[in-house]
Amino acid sequence: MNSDIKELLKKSQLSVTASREKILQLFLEQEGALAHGDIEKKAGEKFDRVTVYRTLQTFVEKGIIHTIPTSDNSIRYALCKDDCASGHHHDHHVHFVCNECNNTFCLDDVVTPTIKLPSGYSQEHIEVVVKGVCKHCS
Amino acid sequence: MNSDIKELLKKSQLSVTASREKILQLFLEQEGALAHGDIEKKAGEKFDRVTVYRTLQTFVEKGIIHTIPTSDNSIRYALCKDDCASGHHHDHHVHFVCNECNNTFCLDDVVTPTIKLPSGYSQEHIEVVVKGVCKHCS
DNA sequence: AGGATAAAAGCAACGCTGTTGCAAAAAATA
DNA sequence: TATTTTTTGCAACAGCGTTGCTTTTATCCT
Repeated sequence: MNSDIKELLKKSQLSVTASREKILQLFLEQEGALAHGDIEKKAGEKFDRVTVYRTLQTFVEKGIIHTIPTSDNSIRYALCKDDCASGHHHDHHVHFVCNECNNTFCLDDVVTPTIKLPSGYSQEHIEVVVKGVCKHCS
Repeated sequence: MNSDIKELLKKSQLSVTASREKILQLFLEQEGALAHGDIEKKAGEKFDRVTVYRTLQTFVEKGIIHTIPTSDNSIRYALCKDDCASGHHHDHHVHFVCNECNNTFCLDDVVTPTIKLPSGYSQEHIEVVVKGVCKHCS
């Protein structure tokens, strides 16, 4: 399983380091999304704040994780599916935020709908965030 | 026109002060949404940062404005329509972010679609943010 | 209109988040 | 293993948003 992590890093043309392995492992273990603060806590103060920031940045650039917009000024990150290539994110799925446990999930099977825009507006990307109660809390 | 602003404040059970009048006026003049930073700049350094923060907070609580989620950790605010009551926001419209001018608009006529969620998930609120090019930039 | 009371503004200070430059350490390459 | 390249950790900094407290302003009442 650890070799899977190393493989994924190499496939993304990244050198294999302790912090990258650890952070990637956290994402693989976690069902929902993670904010920067969560990662710092879960990593157990082993890594510098700056390292975590830079690692997340790198992962986003390489298409390993993607960001999820929130209303409360805290960016959350989640693993990308296989069809996410470097620079081209295809995470056209709906994100779900649970009001009970406050976790964020990627609903990979729920595709973002098509929106009919007023004339003059062109659509390039669409973000859908649904709030409610998740299956674990209901 | 100034009396309109005073009326709106009174209707929301807020005392009429210079900063509230000024900030509300900025929203009425502006077509798109405003971030905290925009307001500080446009207000012309007349008001303390803290006052702006507290005023925005108050306006959100009273249902005068609503927040728009973004991917870049900068909360934006826009005027609510008349059917927004205190605590109960009914801004079920789509938000649009222009990649050219970087403005955010409320597409009041575009209602958020219905999403079919997996079993176990219950939907309470839905946020849709479309990115592309707005009518002014195309 | 003027004084009492309640609310908001301004100020100072603080904590948190995210960034940058640079030196030390670790990983890749050969 | 030695060399080069990348990454890490450290220190410092800027910006955002918050809190406590005092002063100022708005509202209310007679």
